[in-house]
Amino acid sequence: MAGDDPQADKTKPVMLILVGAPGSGKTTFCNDVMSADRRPWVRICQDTIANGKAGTKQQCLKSAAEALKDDKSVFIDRCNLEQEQRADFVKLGRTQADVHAMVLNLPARLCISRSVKRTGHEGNLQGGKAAAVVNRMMQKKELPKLSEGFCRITFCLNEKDVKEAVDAYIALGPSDSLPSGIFGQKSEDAKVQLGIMKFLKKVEIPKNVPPNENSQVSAAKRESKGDVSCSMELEKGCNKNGTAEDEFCGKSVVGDCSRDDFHTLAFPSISTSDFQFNHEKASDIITEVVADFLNKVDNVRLILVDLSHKSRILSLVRAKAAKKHIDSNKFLTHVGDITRLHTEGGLHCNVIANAANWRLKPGGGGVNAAIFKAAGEALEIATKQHAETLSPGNSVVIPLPSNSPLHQREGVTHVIHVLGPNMNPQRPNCLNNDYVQGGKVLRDAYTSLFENFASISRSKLNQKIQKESNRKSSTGYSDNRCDLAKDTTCDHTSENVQKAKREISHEYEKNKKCKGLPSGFDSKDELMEHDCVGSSIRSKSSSFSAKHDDNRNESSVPTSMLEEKVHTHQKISEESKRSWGSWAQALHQIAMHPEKHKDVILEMSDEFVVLNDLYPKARKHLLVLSRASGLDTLADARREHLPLLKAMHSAGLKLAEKLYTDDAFMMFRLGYHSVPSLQQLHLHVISQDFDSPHLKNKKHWNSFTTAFFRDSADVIEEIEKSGRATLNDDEKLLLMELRCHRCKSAHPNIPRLKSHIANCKTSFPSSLIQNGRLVFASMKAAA
DNA sequence: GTTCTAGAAC
DNA sequence: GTTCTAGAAC
Repeated sequence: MAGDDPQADKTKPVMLILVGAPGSGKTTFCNDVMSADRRPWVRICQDTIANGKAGTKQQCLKSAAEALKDDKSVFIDRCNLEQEQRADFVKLGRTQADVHAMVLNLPARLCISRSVKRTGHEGNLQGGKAAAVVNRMMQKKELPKLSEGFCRITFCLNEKDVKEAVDAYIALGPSDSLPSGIFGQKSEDAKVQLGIMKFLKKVEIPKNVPPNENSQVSAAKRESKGDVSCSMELEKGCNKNGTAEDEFCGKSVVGDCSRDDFHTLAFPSISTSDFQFNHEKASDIITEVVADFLNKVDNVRLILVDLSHKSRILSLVRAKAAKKHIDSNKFLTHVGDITRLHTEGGLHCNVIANAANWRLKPGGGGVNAAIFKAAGEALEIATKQHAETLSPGNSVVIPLPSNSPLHQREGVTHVIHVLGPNMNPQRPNCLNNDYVQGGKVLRDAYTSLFENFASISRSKLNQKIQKESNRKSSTGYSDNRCDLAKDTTCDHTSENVQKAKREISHEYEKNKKCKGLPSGFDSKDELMEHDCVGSSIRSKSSSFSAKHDDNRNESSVPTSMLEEKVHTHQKISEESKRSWGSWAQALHQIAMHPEKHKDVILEMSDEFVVLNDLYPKARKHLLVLSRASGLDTLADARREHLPLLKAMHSAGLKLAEKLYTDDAFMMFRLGYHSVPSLQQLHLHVISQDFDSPHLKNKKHWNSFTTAFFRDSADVIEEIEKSGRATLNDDEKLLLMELRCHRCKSAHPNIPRLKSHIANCKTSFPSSLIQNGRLVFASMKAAA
């Protein structure tokens, strides 16, 4: 079995892929190492592979595979300057070998002069032609990265470096291995190497290699027995302990994290440091919550980070994660500085968690101080914009502005502040050894953290999906649509449209006959056409009628937004399709005759149109209006409408992204009113600032902030499961007391509420964070 | 959906 | 006296 046979460990071969222009000395390098004859090496050279003549890449791959099968180490002696040229070799090698790169990044001048001088070169690249070829190749050069699947990369910039590298590989006996990481880069890259060396500090200088002043290329031998204190992912990258981990070689976190479709959260252990939470108990909770989360969510990776090799929490978690068979591709531990995961650890973690304090202030030492320091003022400002305090068991996402050093240097796009329970009597709110409560709070903290992370990840994935769907559907769009994806000024455009609409509206408001003007209802003709005087009668009761099944299970009604469960006794309605007042048909008219409303339509497809809400209840408030005939409200939606609902949802997400403005970390919700006032199914895409003069009364507020508002994601899920959406259509919902949608505080009237929400920075309730209900619109800044 | 306004609340 | 709500009309 994997890892059981120490002999097998000893013979694990190396695939060394040389990277360098003609004349850089690749062949010489191979010959020098092979001359020492300390392990069986085979040199695969494309220039000679076909019976001494130039062959194909396939032939090289075949020969390499055969050599590896015989447990021989191989040199891939071809230029390999571009990633694509190396990829197949890496793929082949990493299943059975440690894949290294040797970059002979010598000055082009030197390579050219060697090429020009040489005679009888295998590749027949001689004379004056060489200069042009070398120059061209150098231009296309892509230096190898760990993320390609290498577990070790050595850069040689001059002949001295080459000599040292040769010595390192000469010293590599059959049972030796070289440490993982990047070696030999100068200037800023030196840090990379340092970091790697730091967390691989158990390396030893191998026998037969004299100590070298350039430790970067000094060969080192890793302890062959499980070096638990080493960073797991890199350790695994080249571990010799068996095939299960061999699988992992070259497929390190580094590689996967850098892929667009993979999102990685690095997080410190919460509460186990200064807050003195019992490590044994904490490790149980971490593994439990992690396992649960990873069962639910794909395309994400979690990395628990601690500074010390001696970290007890890391070893406990590692052991428990292994016991629980948590996928080691998705959950890893790492020893290192969470603020230098990329530069020192070679890891790409787009999201990091911070063990914050309740005031969300910098300082205090530990991870919190380090992250605030590394992220600079940008994080402080962004944090203040988002939340002022945090309660234990909660977390809050802060999109990290692109001017933050942590963003620029480490590629971190979001910091999630988390607050766990405090067990330290020296600190505020100590739980006095109450591990029942403490355990709950810690579990909540991790759950909140991971859910927040997932919502970021979802947004990113949605972007991708939308890009695809845009490509597919763009041909179906009308000519007059405003392509938000292309036009960054479109925001203004749509506002202009709206402004124009308001002006039109204003004109008609002068006409006492038509006081109200529904959203998007614009031309005079249209108004007249639809009988402003009112041909149909709408009673109060009919405005709340809905043709949905009243017998649904009330227990399934989500009440997360409510302080108390509201019953539906006051529901009026039911039996027949409601009648719509003339003013209530405006959206319907637009949907049925979009060609007559080109001036308000921002975007159009066969399935829906997008327009600004004429009376926006927030800074950004748009409608994605279904064009399906007969689909008046959410109550009418059935399984057959799922493709439409999903397309509308996707359009809504796209809008949320495009509507991002620099001065606000805008968050959106996408959803439907349980009982809409206007005919024709329409999805609200509304920013959560609710900063608008049009938000005037209790009904406005409650229709967007109570369970009356049905999140699109939930609606889709419910229809998928049960064939219809749950409607929370109790009138009481709209008459409820006015409560802040963030901190849930109650306010006596709308003006007071509005002045409160203008300043409330409390993080959004976790119920909104779940299931992607809250959409982050600042991804553009983060990208 | 909005507007208007009487009268309640402060 | 002023602010705010809620019902009615559209």
